[in-house]
Amino acid sequence: MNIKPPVPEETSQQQNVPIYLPPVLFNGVYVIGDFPYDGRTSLPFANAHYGTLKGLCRTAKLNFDECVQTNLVPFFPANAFISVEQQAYVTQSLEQIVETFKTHPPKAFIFLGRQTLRHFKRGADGVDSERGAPFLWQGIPSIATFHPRELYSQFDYYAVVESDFGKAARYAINGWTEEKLEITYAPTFPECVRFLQMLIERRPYISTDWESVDSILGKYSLATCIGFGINGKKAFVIPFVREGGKHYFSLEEEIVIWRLVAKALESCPQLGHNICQYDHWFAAYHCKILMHAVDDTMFAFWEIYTELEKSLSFCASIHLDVSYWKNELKLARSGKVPRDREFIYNGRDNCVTIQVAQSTGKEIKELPPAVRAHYKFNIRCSRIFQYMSLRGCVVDRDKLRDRVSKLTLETASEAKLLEEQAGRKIKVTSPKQMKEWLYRDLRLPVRYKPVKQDDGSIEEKETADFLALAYTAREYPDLPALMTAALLRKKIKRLSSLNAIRLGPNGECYWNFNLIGTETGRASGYKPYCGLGVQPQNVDRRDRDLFTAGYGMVWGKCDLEGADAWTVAGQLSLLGDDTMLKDLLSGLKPAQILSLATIVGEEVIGWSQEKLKPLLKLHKPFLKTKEGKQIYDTDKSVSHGTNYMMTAPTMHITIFQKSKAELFVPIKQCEKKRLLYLKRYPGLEKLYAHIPTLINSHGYIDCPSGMRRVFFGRADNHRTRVGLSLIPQNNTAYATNRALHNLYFDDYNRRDKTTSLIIQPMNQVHDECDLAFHENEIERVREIFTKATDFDSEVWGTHFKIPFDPNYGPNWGECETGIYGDE
DNA sequence: TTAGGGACGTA
DNA sequence: CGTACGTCCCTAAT
Repeated sequence: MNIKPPVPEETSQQQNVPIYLPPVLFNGVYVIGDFPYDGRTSLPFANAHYGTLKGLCRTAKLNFDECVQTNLVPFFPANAFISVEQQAYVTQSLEQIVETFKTHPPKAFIFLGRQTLRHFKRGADGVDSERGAPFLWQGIPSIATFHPRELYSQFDYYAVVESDFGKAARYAINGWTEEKLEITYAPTFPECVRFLQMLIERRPYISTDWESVDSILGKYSLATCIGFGINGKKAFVIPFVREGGKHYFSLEEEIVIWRLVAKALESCPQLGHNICQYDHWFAAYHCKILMHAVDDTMFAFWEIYTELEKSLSFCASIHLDVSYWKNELKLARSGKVPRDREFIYNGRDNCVTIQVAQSTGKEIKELPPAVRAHYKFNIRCSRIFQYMSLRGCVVDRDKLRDRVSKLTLETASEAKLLEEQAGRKIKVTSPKQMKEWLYRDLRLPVRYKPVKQDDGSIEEKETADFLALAYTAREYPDLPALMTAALLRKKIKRLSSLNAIRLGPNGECYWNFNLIGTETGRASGYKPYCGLGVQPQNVDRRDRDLFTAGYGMVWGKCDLEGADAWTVAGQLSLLGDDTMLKDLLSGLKPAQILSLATIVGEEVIGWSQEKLKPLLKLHKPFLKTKEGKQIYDTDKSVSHGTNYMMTAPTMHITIFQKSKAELFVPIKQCEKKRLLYLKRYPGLEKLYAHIPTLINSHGYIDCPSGMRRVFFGRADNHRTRVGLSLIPQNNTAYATNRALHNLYFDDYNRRDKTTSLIIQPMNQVHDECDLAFHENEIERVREIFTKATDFDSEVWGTHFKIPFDPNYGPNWGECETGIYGDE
């Protein structure tokens, strides 16, 4: 059921004081909101809102009681929305604010809330985009930010709003004026030549930025300009288009310019925002230019605050005092402002990037040296990911066609079967139709699932997902249609993923990555910008056999073995429990020990490694039987889940779900196993307690890679789980990237120590490296791989070496030959 | 035509 | 109340 919070009644204006004037001292700051807390308050800001603002002001060294306080509307409007009819109140309020200037001359304004900014800044993009960017209202410096009401549901922004208040306090004392930038955006041909030749000769450290548009002719992009930032105030932009889409230069001129641009981009060390990924890819893919990108403000900003937004305007809103400029590009392209405003915009981007770099650089220097080391490491790693993006792989088109037709036939016949079993047609891909069929037509008991809301709360929602169907099918064995529908929908999803694959003429398949795409330090994968390829990290296992290395090479699939478990073992060691580490060092996987306890008896859970080793050898063949495999799968889920504080009911659910409803392990049994696991590794419960202590004492966790995760969310139970998964995820990603790093940068993997790679990286899937090499070079590959993976990991003072399990074969899905030979 | 959600794939 | 992601389809709003 959907229970909405009671909406306070709309009240008359007279009940509220529309404006609060500080009785004695006035600090020059006006705090202006949209409307008051509720209908009963007699002050512009009351109760929790007052408390939050008081705190925000205190951090900014302001006394909230010394601020002028008011709202646009003096009462709580219906539906918490200021309607057009209420515009009169807003006008009145604005007049009153200006009137107050006489007694209380303003030095800075703070505007609070999503409904407020547009009344003070014409054509504003909204607080989500423009918060933290200073502007003038009535000639006075102003900052828009979120309202305490909005902070309540988006608590992550608290620190950001704090920063905004800090800015306003600063402007109230020092004032604010926009820094003038010196941007050359309409250069002549000789000016361009002279500028580019200067870059080529002196090779200065500059910022660069492309602007591009998608071509209407197909899936490729065209550069509209390229800009060069000389310093934080000066930029030079070379435009390629004029009003109406015509070329800016003549063909002959443009050819000269492009040659010089290529040379400059390949020689000058460059800085940019996401330059190491987007610009570098754009230049390489479309222009065959390999940019010499050495610093990236997006990487640097992420290194300081992994949880925050990464856009340049957001970085600027935190670090700088520049006004909002991101709407300029849209305006220039839609024709609302002259076309060349796009080039000014680009020049501004370049200057701001340099300013952000200076500011983030300073901030990183104040952090432990490991943070900067990780930044540098990631900058280097970005080249590998760019290499993998450009290399891609080759999909076996014939096999793909066969797979698609096979699945098409299967889905058609299963759909027919479903129609017979259900006695009607059901579109399984429509959640709406599915729910209607289950809960209205068949009147089956409605199933719910918890869905996370934006504010972090959880709402139970009606669902017809696989789990709901599978549980219902268990309860109603006379309704075979349920399981048919559930499996059919999965198959259709798989088929449509395959149908969505677009490839190059010879099956070329590409992918893109964002090395800093997550809050934990993992990379995220995307379908490529060029459209030809797939998201590399969520390809269905059963279809991985379609992907080949191409060019006569074999596919090498190299997994880290139990990387998460090794990391958890390191954490437990510091907390005085080294059992997991000893188990792993003896070749005993925690899940295997749980299985032995199931097979032999609970008492073995306390046994030493020496006693368990022969026992495992004895029972290993059984664990490979169907019955044994079910036990082992269960124990893998329990051990993995318990590491991350999962509860027994969820383990039961995931086991049921993962096995496609074939493995139903009662909750009680999961709980028994969970407790058994905790009995062997008592340090885990210490870890559950230690993680929140760690976060609460500093507000952050430093990871093995050097990455620092600052926590902005509420200090709730959820945070503990986030913290528990953080270090294993981070360390696994780090180890995988280190292997790729060694392969890419060390001489032993280069022919003649120059350009050509012997083992070519193709893909990374969190704890898996995918590599291409020639099978006839397997001995050399073995040597190289041994060297590349020979490094120590360190977690909380414990050192260990995570083993790799390297295999190869004709394609991604069939890597069954050990690189070191079998066994 | 586009955004948001539901469902489902990966680690 | 494991965590971290991206993509496909459908639906409702524009």
